[in-house]
Amino acid sequence: MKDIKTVLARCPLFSGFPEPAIDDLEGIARIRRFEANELIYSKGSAISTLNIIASGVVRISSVNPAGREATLIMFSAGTWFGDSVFSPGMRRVYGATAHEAVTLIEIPGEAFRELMATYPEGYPVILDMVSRRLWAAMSIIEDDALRGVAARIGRRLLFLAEIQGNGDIGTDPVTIWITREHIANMMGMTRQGVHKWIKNFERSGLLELAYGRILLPDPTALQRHLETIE
Amino acid sequence: MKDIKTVLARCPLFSGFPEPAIDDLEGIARIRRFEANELIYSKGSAISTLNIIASGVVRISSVNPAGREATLIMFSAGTWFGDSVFSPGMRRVYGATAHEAVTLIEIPGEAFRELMATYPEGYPVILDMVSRRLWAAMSIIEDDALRGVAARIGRRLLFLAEIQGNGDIGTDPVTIWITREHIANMMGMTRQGVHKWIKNFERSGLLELAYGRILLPDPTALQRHLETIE
DNA sequence: TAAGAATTGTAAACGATTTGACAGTCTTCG
DNA sequence: CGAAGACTGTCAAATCGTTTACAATTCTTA
Repeated sequence: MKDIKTVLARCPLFSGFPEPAIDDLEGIARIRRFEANELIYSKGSAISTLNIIASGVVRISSVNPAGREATLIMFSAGTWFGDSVFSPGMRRVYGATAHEAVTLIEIPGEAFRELMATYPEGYPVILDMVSRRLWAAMSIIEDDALRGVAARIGRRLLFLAEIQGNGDIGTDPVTIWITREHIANMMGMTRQGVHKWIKNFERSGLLELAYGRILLPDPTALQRHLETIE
Repeated sequence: MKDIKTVLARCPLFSGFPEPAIDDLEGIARIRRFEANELIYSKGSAISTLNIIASGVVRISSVNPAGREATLIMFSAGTWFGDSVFSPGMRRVYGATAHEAVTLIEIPGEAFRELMATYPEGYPVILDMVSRRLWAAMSIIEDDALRGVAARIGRRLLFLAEIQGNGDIGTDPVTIWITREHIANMMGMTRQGVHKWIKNFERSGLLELAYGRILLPDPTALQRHLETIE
């Protein structure tokens, strides 16, 4: 693994901080490793840290009273999660689980808030990033409200491709490592319901299905297709 | 209407700013009034302002390619909207419409960003507020993924009650001014589909239906009821 | 490599929501 | 005050997703 400082320096969240701030960050950070499907923290936990993903993929999820779990969003290397650090005293709003094995850089909430106060020039970028997360969430609400099932599933797949691929979506093939069951849980549907639609996508040549993963040979083709349907 | 400074001073978003910052804010702010259903700004607009609601209710919405409009969220007096100001150069991500007649205090984006840089002690509160918005959005995604239709509608009604009532939900009656059609559009359902469920709530005495509005005699009763269903 | 666990494919029956069509009710505005 | 417009209640048919059940496939690990 690359050293902590390299990972921190490349994380967009910190791009507003001057170099000495990154050094300070390194000083308070701690590396932790989790195996696939290992719990990172659970909803309601009082310990709050900001986490930078050095490698791997993380699931953010919630559990309903009946015990059914839903994945709300996923994050991959280079991004961050644990935004309850921005609200002092706040408990974990959602749980986090390693989707694949992950290496995290953990930054204690209180120390991070002090660091921000010391280097206020870092705030604008952080505010920008949190805002963008907010729009990403709103965009999912938007999809649920005014798009058909096919478009919803397709857009969620592109979303996952963006996360698990190398940043932006292009014409390069991307493999999404996720089970159909997981997709169903993310969307409030059943595995069989999801199956019908992605099978259609496969028949159109927009994706290829395999055990535990979905391959998008050309993500932009799916993207274009979604614009033609409701 | 109360004067600008009083409204600004009471807006939680600015509670981290020192008094002189509020004075500066007042200097760059401008009052605007909109009638019910009047467009405040549309999605994609390049002009970006932070808006504080002095009175009235605002709808944030999006339109799909087929022309169908969905209300994503609503805001009322004392709160703010227009978070694209936190990302310099960003166009409006969603449109805003006056739900009831509103009086807004408009703060130009660029000037506001300069103000934040001048008084960095205001950042932590702003970051906290944006984070909370993010969780509110996630909580809607969560509802869609793991709750039944009845619970989803009920929770959305409580959400609207919180917005249109006086802050927090209590045992005091709250009148929600919204049409069933609007609720349906918010939830990706049809008017008839919503009808069936809220009629059930009415039969249980949890709410009263009227023309263009829904009365919650005791919001906490509805809240408790929602915990007993899936 | 063989067994077992996890994941996926498939289909019919069932249940629930949307569609489409009208009539009735409430408001507002000339 | 009366008419137009907006909103609401209802119903049957059609559509769509879930449920239920079982078989087949792929992966993991002993």
